[in-house]
Amino acid sequence: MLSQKAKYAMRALLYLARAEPEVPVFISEIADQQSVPKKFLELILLDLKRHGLVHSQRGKKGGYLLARPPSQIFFGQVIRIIDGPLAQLPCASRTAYRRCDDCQDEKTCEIRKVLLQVRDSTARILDNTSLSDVMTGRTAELVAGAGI
Amino acid sequence: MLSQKAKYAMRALLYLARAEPEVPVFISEIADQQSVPKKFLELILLDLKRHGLVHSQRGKKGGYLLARPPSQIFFGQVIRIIDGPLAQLPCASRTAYRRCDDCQDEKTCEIRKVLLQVRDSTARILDNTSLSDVMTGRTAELVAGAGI
DNA sequence: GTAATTGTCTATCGATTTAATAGAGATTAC
DNA sequence: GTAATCTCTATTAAATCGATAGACAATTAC
Repeated sequence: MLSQKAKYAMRALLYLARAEPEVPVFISEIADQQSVPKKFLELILLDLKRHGLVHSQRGKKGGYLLARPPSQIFFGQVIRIIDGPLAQLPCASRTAYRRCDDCQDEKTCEIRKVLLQVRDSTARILDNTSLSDVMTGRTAELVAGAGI
Repeated sequence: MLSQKAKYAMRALLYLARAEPEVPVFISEIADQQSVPKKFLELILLDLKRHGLVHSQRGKKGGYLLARPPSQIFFGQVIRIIDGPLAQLPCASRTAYRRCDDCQDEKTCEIRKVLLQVRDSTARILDNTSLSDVMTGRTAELVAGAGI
């Protein structure tokens, strides 16, 4: 399940992507417009900032802006930052692999094999879909059709 | 994330799939062999039984057996029974659709669009991979390559 | 028919995670 | 220096997860 937090993060980033470039946007504005609890959104944006997706400015004319063009911010990145690895099991993750505690033999584990496929097909979509892709209706399905 | 419970369920079903057909297997045997807490496994098997994946027999010669051939039991079914819908959001589910509480306009929701694709590619794998598929090394990747 | 063995069912528990809130602190514009 | 903003740490209430306990029901063996 995608967490509420990740949903809020995506909504905030999409809001910033539609805003005028280079002009900081208040947290309170995003919170109001996207119906996200302001205090909660503060934590989320801070997290995104620490991971380099957004920049911030303090003080009276402060606010947040995207750190890169919307075409360079992908669903996969955002979800990994907020919710962790895309894989359904630690042992099926490629960016944050961790052995299962109770796994008898990883080499032959059928569950892992299947979930690796699921993680790969999920990542193929989420890591190839940017903010601008969804804003312009360019879906990863088209991308996939193009031969990725 | 796949729950521990769903992992146990898959392990139990794979164990039954390898056992001699038509002969009931004790819960305690599965629990011992697969290192699953017995009391916990009872609940899981009961759940699988209620959904028609396994049969059970009470009394001294009791135990559990598969209700259908291993080629007719799919990962997707099992995971849905234990963990719920495959989709990452209720509004992106096809078997258990539910509107998001805080969704402004579902028709234009970019998050939903992307997660629908993720759910479809996930379901394509999990609903086409059976117990016997993974036991014989026939992966859904091969299936996909075959043109599904 | 009764004891032993197995599955069935309901309730509960402790730990963790999730979504959110509170409030003090740091920075900037004016 | 004051008002507005972002920053940071702590806390909370509710839900979920993994597991356990114990009474009950069915079947078999003797």
